[in-house]
Amino acid sequence: MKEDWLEELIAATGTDKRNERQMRILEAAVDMFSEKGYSATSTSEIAKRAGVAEGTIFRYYKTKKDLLFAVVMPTLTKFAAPFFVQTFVKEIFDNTYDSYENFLRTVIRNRFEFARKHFPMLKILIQEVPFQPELKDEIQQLFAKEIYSRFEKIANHFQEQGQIIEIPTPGVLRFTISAVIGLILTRFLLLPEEKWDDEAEIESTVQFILYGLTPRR
Amino acid sequence: MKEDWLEELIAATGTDKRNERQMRILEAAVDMFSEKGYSATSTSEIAKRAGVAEGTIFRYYKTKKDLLFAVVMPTLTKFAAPFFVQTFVKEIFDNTYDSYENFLRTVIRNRFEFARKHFPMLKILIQEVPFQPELKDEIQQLFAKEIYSRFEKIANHFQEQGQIIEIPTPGVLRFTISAVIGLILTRFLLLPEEKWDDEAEIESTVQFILYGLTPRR
Amino acid sequence: MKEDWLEELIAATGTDKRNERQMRILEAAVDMFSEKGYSATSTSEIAKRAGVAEGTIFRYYKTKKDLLFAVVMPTLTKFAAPFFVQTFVKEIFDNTYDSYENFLRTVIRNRFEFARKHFPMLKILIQEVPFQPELKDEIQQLFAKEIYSRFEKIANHFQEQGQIIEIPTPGVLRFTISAVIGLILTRFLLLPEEKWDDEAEIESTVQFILYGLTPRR
Amino acid sequence: MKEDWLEELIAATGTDKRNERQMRILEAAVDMFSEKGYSATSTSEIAKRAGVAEGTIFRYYKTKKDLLFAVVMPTLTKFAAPFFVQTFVKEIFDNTYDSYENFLRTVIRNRFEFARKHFPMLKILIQEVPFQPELKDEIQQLFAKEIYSRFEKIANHFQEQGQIIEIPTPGVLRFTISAVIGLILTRFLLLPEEKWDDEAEIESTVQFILYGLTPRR
DNA sequence: CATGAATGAGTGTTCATTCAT
DNA sequence: GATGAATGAACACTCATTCAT
Repeated sequence: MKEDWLEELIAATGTDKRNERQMRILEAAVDMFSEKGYSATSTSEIAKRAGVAEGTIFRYYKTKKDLLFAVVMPTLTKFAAPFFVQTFVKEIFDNTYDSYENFLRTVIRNRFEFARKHFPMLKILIQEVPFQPELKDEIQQLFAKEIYSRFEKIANHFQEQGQIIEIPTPGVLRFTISAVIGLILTRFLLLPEEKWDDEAEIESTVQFILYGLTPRR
Repeated sequence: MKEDWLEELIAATGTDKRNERQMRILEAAVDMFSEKGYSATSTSEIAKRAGVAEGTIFRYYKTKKDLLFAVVMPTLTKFAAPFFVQTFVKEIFDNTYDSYENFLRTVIRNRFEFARKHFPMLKILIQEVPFQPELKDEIQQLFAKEIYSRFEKIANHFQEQGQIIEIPTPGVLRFTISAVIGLILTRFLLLPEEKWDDEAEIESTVQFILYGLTPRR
Repeated sequence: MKEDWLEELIAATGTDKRNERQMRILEAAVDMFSEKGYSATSTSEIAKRAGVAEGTIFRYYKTKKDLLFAVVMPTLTKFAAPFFVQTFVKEIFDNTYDSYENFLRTVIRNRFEFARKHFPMLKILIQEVPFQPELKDEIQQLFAKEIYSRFEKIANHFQEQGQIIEIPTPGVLRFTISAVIGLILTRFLLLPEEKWDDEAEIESTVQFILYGLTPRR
Repeated sequence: MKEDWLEELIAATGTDKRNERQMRILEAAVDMFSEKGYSATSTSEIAKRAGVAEGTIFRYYKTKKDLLFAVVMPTLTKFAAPFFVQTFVKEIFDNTYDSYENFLRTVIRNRFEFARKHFPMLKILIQEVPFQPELKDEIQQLFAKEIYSRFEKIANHFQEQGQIIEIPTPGVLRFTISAVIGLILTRFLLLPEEKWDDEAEIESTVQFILYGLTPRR
């Protein structure tokens, strides 16, 4: 059960053909890239860990970089997925989320769990974005096209309701994301061995963002 | 003037002896590490860019990793330096900072300018922390010993005054830092080519943190 | 025919799979090590002489030292092999060797031919023993376990018969070996270009040892 | 001037003009060459051990090989020295040595002590002779010119007296030297940690050679 | 004279990639 | 398809030697 995200990953690539070898390669690549970084990981290590011949990797992925993208792109899409779902936006206007607070809480909880599950991949993503322009472009496009516009609608909705302060959407988004990423990195990367009360941390983060965005008296 | 941080760097290493070659090596290393990442940069590239023989690098730095640390450690110290200064803390109690707002504004402005000046090095630092345990340890120690305790005093001071909410200091610190790092990374890494009104962004970040930490009614 | 020992060597390693490349590497290594010494020979020279890529060497032998041992160990075993054979000892008591003289003559002739055939390897062995503790250990073990005890039996046998003097076995062994090695080194290393009557030299060496060990009147 | 070790040699025989630095270098070189072998020793190691700058070595010895010869040649000469001395030969005919036995005992004792004292250098010599043609030539010349002819006289003298067998001088020389070298290498190189009764070993070696060379009945 | 910084060719070893099997 | 042997360029690092100080 613990590796079922892999199945999702492969499913997401379009080829639902469950190729066991391919899966093992991707799995091994995620482990190694996450542990040592992309450049510092050799294809022979990945092959060994995957239990396949080195040549097999290059049958599926022409270059090492292709493998990196194959590993990373599906997760990227999945990470943004909730925002794609039409219902997601609809629910807000349908008063499923009657408040920005509820919206925040739901999204943060959701993304926090996503991070817990996919942290190795998230780590790869964060590490490699600055060095892989295609990755950066992909992310920026994803953000600009899919996430930003939806978030804007939501933000404007609550701004009109007077629930959150009237600052430009990029600011709202940045503050929100910074706080969430700050939580996630502290929790899973910087101090993973500390004892955490995740619910409490999420709640306090929600409150911090909420008050930070509260209209000033 | 644009590279004067380098002089600082070398001064910080203790060798005030201006060794031009050493400087060129460090400069080249920062450039390349920042551009391609530590693992993906070869010592021959650094040598070429520095205009020295490859052997010369190893005269000054026994291993490539030593070079990384030589590049990164002084900046780490400098980054934490403001917090070391006694007067820094004193000023707060002497009402130099009569409010958390003023304190926040001063610190953020200061660190923002530091980031602008040292961004390449900051990038290296962020990239390599997850793969260099010694680096992570150094940072954690620096935090635990030098920064956290001072910040705690300040936070408690303003908590007693009722200016900021009574939540555990680590939370206060994390929210503050997350917002600042979020600003810095967005500004210099993710969207550096955008037109930015830095003053306004800093101010809005200050306000966000401030309200986020305001005691709830 | 001149390089048939190589086949033996590889056969001795257990892999009877005739790998042509591996053979060429070993052949080249023996040539170079023998000619220039282990330290003074570079893996690139070996690769060039073997007609393979340098990387190929390291596919078969993880390190240069591994290659040295791969070259040297089988010969070591072969060198001691005659002493392992049970019949060797038996024959003496079965009066196949009715005298120490006959025994000496047989062994010296035998080892002399071995030396002629394997001299490059013998040279490597002699050169590297002082610098490779593992090699020295291996040889000492081989001596202690396999050679010494058998020789002791033989020596004691002829001592009891009054054919050779009653001095401690190590002495008998040392005198014998010194004379043989002295012959071999003079013949093949120091003055190889001289005209030699090998049979006569062997015979005179046999006689020298024999009389040197004759009981004193 | 590829033969400047000659200067060294001459200096050694005449006024010991070598300054302290030069001596420290030679001493360090002997230590290191003996310990790790010539090729495996770096000039920087020698410099460090000698407590001088690396450049200083090259002021005295143009190349590393020159240093090797400077280290080794004087010892070579010294080793052969006893044979140069006229009185050495004279004494034999003057009945100072009334027997080959006494002659043998004196020489072996003498060379044994020399070996004990200079063993590191002897080791270097033995190791490097096969790879340094100049060294081999020098030794062969030394042998041919200085040692062989004197030894021949002595050998013939005792052959005429009927004390030793009438075989060609090279054989007599080889048997004698083999036994002595065999003793020395076993004693100082192969089993140096064993407990040795040096006097007894020398004596038994003398007897072995003596009887080995005794005229056959 | 002595130094040690500087060099660039060379070291042993690893790498991503290819390709015959 | 899958393999793993083979490659040679690249890697981090060391070397003997030079030369300005």
